Amino acid sequence: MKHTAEFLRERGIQPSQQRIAIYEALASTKAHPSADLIHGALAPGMPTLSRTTVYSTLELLVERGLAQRLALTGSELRYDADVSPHLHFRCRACGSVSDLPGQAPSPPELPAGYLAERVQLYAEGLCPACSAGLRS
Amino acid sequence: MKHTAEFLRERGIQPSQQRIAIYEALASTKAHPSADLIHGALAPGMPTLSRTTVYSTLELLVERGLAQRLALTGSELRYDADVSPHLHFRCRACGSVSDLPGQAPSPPELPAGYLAERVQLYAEGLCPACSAGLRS
DNA sequence: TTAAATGCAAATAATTTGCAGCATA
DNA sequence: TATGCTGCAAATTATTTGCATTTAA
Repeated sequence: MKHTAEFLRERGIQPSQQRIAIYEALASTKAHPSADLIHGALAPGMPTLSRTTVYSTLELLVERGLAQRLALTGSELRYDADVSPHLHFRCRACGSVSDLPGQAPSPPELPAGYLAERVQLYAEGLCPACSAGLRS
Repeated sequence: MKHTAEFLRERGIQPSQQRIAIYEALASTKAHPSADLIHGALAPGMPTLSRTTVYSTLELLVERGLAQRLALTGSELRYDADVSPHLHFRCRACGSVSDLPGQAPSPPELPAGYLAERVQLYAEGLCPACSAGLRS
């Protein structure tokens, strides 16, 4: 898409076919996908796309402020193209990660000397679908 | 230590030599160590202690509410024997994780249907030592 | 004596690295 | 043409699993 190419170029990222596809895949979902999920989603249409490229592109997006990286489990990184401060909820039953509506947390006062570059708040528990399942 | 043994037993954990040592190692540090770090710290005095035991004991402590698990980077889990709600700060330069003084943020209002079991807030940036280093 | 805890080794999963080929400014 | 992007394969790191042995109620 022409639009995405410009968008990337404006932020100092050389737009390649792969980078455009990866950014669009990330931006068009609310699922907070991992690198592997994005690779799996794009692979059918881009058979030669390598995981390496997906990993490095996602890191590049984070560096340039176009995505945020979420470390919610110890075992995989998830990404979100929505970089506005907002809350995440991870369901321990189904593993889904969702955005929570409502206001972002007020960043806490930090003691002198600390330079916070980003603040993340997340809650873990059961999502509506899974907690409903338990009751039935 | 006799004291720790009782403490564990009261929470339904069979106190073994290994479990006592692991819990004491975790409780006596503010470093938010990973399983491997704890293993490394105890290994000199307990040459047969296996990583497997450290991993499973830490998970047991989390289940029983005696420790919390921190997923701050995508690549490793860190543990904290302080289970009171408090803030964590991770320095992106030196990788250290520290507790932040001050009260934890009030848990946000969750939409109906969500059952939050734990809420974590953490900030990432530069710690006092590392930000001082940049200035000099 | 019997169930639970431990420890070794091998397996797994996500991610990173080295390097050669390719594409594009 | 020269720089940077891509992709394969191999390496690395944290963690988990299978299973036999040991420990302790």
